[in-house]
Amino acid sequence: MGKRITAIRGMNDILPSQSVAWRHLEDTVRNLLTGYGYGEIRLPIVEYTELFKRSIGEVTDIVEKEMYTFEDRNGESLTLRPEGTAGCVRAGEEQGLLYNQVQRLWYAGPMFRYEKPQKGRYRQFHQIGVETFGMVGPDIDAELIVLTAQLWAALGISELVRLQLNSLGTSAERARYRTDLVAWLEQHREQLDEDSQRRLTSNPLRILDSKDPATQAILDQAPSLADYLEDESRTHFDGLKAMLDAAGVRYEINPRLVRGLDYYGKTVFEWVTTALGAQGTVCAGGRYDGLVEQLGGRATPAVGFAMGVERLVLLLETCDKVAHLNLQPHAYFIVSEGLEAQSLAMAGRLRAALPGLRLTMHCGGGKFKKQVKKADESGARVALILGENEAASGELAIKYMREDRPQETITEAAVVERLLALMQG
RNA sequence: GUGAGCGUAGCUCAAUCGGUAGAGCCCCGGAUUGUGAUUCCGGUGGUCGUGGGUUCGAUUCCCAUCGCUCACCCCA
Repeated sequence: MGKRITAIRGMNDILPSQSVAWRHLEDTVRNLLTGYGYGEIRLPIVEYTELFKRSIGEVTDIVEKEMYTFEDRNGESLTLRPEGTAGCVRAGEEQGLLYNQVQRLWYAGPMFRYEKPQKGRYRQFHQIGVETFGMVGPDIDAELIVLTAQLWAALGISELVRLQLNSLGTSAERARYRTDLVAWLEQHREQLDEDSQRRLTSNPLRILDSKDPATQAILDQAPSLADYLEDESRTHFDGLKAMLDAAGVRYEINPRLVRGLDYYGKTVFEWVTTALGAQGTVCAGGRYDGLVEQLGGRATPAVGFAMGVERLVLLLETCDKVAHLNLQPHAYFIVSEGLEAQSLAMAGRLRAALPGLRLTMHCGGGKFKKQVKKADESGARVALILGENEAASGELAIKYMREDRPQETITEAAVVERLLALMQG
């Protein structure tokens, strides 16, 4: 007996019972984005490794230890995308979508990071990403956030998520702040947790979102990034806040919110929940005005965000927002031995007459009683019965499984009428 | 990468202070040969995660290993 082949660690099968929720989420997002004038872009899952190194940042954890990188047959280093923005920018630039233009794009699909799996964190996970290009003002930042807020409302999870907001300023402002922050933290180096001490040289801003209480206590006294923002950054941030206020979107300013990818500047935001354990960020993004240029294009302002599909599905499940999604068949066709061909032909006519009809054929034989039970278990509203009696009279029996209503034996045309009424009700 | 908890039937879980395992659900058949509740009867199904050690004997004790889960970390 051969060794059993399993799925790769952290890469999950999405079963039919779960995919209903996935589709509900995807459909809702797609409709919303279409309504806002966003176009879907479909991107490769594999890109040159260099793309991610140059965009995400060489010293980030993602690039340093989480990428699925391999050589293809001619020796080039390729990487399974760990996030979507880099590929989207690459495509936009390569296809001439960005120069002197305004773009609103979205994409969906799997991302890959070599991390230890836990709740809400997987090695293959799925994001729906939204990226916009060519717009400098805070109005587009606000549009993106309002759009997400509306999405939570549409999904019925508004009360489970909170919006955290911050401005990282320009890279010059951040650089000045970084210097002062490091100088200040150096004085308290001993009290910092181990990871934060290491970040003092590699990525000091990430110290801000350390979970270590001692480190946080020290940060309470540390210089604040907000004080380093100059007019333009501050005006941008104030403008965004004013628009969110006007739109009725509630937010919390979190001066410690930094984000893990290097390309962010000015606006950053995160929608977080406490309902999911340690992985509480459900949607996050920000402005990355420098990235396009950094990847070789003309300087182009850009803002975007990505949401984690698994996490949102978990949220939908925890608050039971998916139970009502009804994909059960309208009808279950009970077939008698010897009448299979006739039944199939009739089912075909019903399907043709009723687009959208969900009709399950009973296949594989079995006793009448068993088939009725299967019809019940399928969740079908009615069972259609073609047995010898019905076949003899050229009719079909319709049995109502969910309501107190007598079974009828009627013509095929009448069955179409009944099913139509049922589908519309 | 670090830590903790857990791996027994398809699923959810028992049990054995070491004497080779049991229930519920599911599935199949019957009571009920064309009508889904419930009930009753019967049946299928386990290399007790894997490898090694101790032992007359290991699912049980020990070691290792793999897997899962959660947390650290990281992030969607």
